[in-house]
Amino acid sequence: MPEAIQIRDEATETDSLAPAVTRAGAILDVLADSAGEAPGPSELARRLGLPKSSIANICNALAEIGLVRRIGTGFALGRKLAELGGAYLASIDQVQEFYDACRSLVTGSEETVQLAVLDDLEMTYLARHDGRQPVRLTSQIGRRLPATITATGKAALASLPDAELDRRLADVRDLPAFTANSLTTVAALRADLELVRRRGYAMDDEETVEGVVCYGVMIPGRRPGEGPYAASITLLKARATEERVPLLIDDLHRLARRLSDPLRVDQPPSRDGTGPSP
Amino acid sequence: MPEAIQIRDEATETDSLAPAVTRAGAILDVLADSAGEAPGPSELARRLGLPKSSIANICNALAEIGLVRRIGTGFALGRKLAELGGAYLASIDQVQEFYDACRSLVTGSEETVQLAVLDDLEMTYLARHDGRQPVRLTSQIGRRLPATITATGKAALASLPDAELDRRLADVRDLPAFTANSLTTVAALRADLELVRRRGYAMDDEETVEGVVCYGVMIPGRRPGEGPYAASITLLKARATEERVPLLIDDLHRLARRLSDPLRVDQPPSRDGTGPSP
DNA sequence: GCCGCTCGTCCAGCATACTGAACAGATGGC
DNA sequence: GCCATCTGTTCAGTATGCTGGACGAGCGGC
Repeated sequence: MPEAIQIRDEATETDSLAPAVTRAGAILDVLADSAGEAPGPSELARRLGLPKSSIANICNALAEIGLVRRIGTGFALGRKLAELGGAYLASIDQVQEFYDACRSLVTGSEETVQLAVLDDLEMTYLARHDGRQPVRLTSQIGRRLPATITATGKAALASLPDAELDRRLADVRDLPAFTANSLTTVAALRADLELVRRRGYAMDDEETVEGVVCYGVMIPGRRPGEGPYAASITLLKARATEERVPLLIDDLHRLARRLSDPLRVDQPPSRDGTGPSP
Repeated sequence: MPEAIQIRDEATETDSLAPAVTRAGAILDVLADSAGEAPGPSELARRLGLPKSSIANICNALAEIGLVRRIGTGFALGRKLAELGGAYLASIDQVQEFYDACRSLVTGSEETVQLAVLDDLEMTYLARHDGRQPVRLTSQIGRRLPATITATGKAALASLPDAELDRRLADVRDLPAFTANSLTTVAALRADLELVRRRGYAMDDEETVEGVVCYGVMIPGRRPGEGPYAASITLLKARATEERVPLLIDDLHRLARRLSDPLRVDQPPSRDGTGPSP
């Protein structure tokens, strides 16, 4: 099947000064997409359009440091990624406080609350608080979703300066759509972002999953250069009643205030603020 | 301060065929250990005993693929690690089933249950079920702990063939100790492992944290070459009563049976077995 | 405000990691 | 049982990534 040789042009191969590292990143991306496949050097070389022996050398080095593991003759993601991923999450103060803060939310503690960070036009989900609801529709930690159809994403995008927003939307024509409600045009997105700015929170009205709504607020980064964060509450549309939603919005703003700047918020003078416990 | 130049000899620099990748792994390790520091190329070069310009090139490549991010002029772990770490965890069937299985445990669902994988003589924690207990002493996902003082580790070690066990303990003199109860000699460990084999479960009796006990059972890997997994239940020693512990052990064995081989276990004929829900 | 320190970046030359083809083993099909 | 085709691995030659030193910028201090 000669047509299957779809060389992933990998346009960003703008000769880096450490090509082996750049290629290692491409290999990890491919392995992340092909779960349960364990592709070997040949398969990887075909998908990436790179020399086979080069791939083999890099894979062996990756296996030695634990970033990938050998499955028979092929490769899969390795356990050091769990270690480093955990270390990355632990290095973000907002993630640490998120878990404690969620538990003390009045209404929101029963729902699914998530924390994500904006990266270009995508959100990476960093933390999740599982409420009592049996909804299993929440995305796993580390998952990426388009910012344009999620409450977290729209809350984060709305916080950007207009110039920065223009830059990111410059060469974008169609937005990715997951449901019939997904915003598909830049114009519709801009109008929605303006609404977000005015009312102070974002809403995903069945734009990601049918029957599910999300409310989101922005959380600023603490260090310069850190993309804006955002928190959201996810619930079945049937549960989003006129009396519950305002309470959830309040909880989100409370959460955002606490995660924004720990010094400015009322916090217990004691060393530990895990809330009420017997 | 000339004495601070502690070159991390990094003995395993047995010239790999892709040295840039091996060094990238070393850089990630250093960054994982130095949270909130954001060391620059010079600092990294000093700690690793490697040329400064080489480190700078590799760091730039790592930043381009998102494995590290720039903090001012220095570097820290990047958000792609959360993505890849999540993908790694999602690729392990046991992790997926662990979360569902824990919720249906009779007694154990109220306690802290963890899943870990053995790697040489250390355990990497992959998943955690938070019970109702307010104990905050559980380790985060991705954390590594010595196998010799944890219930998960001893359960996993006890499952190894004697020859393999001998190999791993060959050049080990003193075991790492966290508390006064930690096993410190290979002889004491071997005796404990024999006990684990006879009674079918492992116990960490305040060997990791004072006042906290753990019970652990082994969970075999499904694919060849996968290190053994193990599940554990953590609780305050005061809660480990004579009536609760046998129930918890039963739950652990149930959990192990379900995670061992999904085909051999009674499972609902429907597509989804998330247990009782209204 | 000047100096000494250390930072991150740049550049030329050499050693070396990458390339491409040939190799041997495993596998499936007519 | 044989061939065709795949796999992963090996090897020599060369392009090229790595090295060490030099450069300019940014601080902190007697």
